[in-house]
Amino acid sequence: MKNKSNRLVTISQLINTHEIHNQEELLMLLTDKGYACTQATLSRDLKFLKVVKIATNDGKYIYTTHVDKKSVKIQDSTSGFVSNGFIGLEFAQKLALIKTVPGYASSLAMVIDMSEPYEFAGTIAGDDTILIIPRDGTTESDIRHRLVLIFPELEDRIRP
Amino acid sequence: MKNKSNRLVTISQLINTHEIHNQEELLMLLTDKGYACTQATLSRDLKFLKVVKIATNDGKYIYTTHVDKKSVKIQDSTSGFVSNGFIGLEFAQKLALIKTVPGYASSLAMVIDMSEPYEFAGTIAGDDTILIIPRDGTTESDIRHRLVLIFPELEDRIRP
DNA sequence: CTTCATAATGCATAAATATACAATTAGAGT
DNA sequence: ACTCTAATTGTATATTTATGCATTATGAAG
Repeated sequence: MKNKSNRLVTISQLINTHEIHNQEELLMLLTDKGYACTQATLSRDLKFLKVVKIATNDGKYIYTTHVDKKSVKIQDSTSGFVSNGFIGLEFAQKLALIKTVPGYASSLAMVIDMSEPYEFAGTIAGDDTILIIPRDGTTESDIRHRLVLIFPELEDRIRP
Repeated sequence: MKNKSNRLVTISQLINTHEIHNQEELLMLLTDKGYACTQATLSRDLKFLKVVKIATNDGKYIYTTHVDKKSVKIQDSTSGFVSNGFIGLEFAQKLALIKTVPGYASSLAMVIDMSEPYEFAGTIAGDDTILIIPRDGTTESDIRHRLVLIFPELEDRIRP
């Protein structure tokens, strides 16, 4: 149709400027802007634009545009091996510290980072120590749980 | 359930290593791995993990993890600046964390250190994370302000 | 202008996904 | 152990999204 590309541009703009929860909402906004189409067309448009629907922190879903993750893909089968360097877990000042055999910290930290644990705002690895900065509100128990998930074989040494 | 977090980790891994077109497919893969649940649970898990379904170039949809646009845009227009590599700023436990593209943390941290910012007691750089330890009494706003002074071109991404 | 090919769209419906509700379970505290 | 609370899950279903098919529109070529 004559309007298609205009509509696509408008859809992009609407998505960048509004919290749109479903295609029906988008349809109404488009109608307000003078575009007439059906939900079926929107579905196709969103497919074309590679728009995605993502959960928000307040329990809803909104549409947004997507950027590919540039992630280093490393096989997780190594995690059992890497955890060999683990020595111990300690807590201080609301931070968690993992002691490792010298040289093992960065590889262990990488395994942790790869799982992108929600509870950790970030990790910093030295040579034989990993510093884990938990997100505010995260408890020691939360941290131990998360680490057990990543290194099941270390459960005994992570659990209090 | 004891299995939930394990399942979440497994789901993440499956999504990173397989082309999964719908929740039913994911369900089968999980079943193969020994997890038993229903589509309803998967829907909730994917919501929790902020997994998105995105159109592929061959006309299908696959699940993938999402990275926010703001976090990834590394424009060529900033390539002349040392701030290249900056991904995002976060606060946790009274500390500031700067996420960078892997390998960029130390050079960025060096720029920060060179300006000897009074508000920072010190910085520690890993591979893709810089930890900033603020002096006592420094607020989040102070930190943002200082960082804008050091990296004016990142103002938009440093300001809350 | 007519014909053909292609693209765009709507309709109806299939397919996929989300969720209200109830039941169950895990943990924390006593 | 017992109680309480919050978390987890399945069932059934509502909601949302995708698409097969038919129709219409667009544009190119004769």
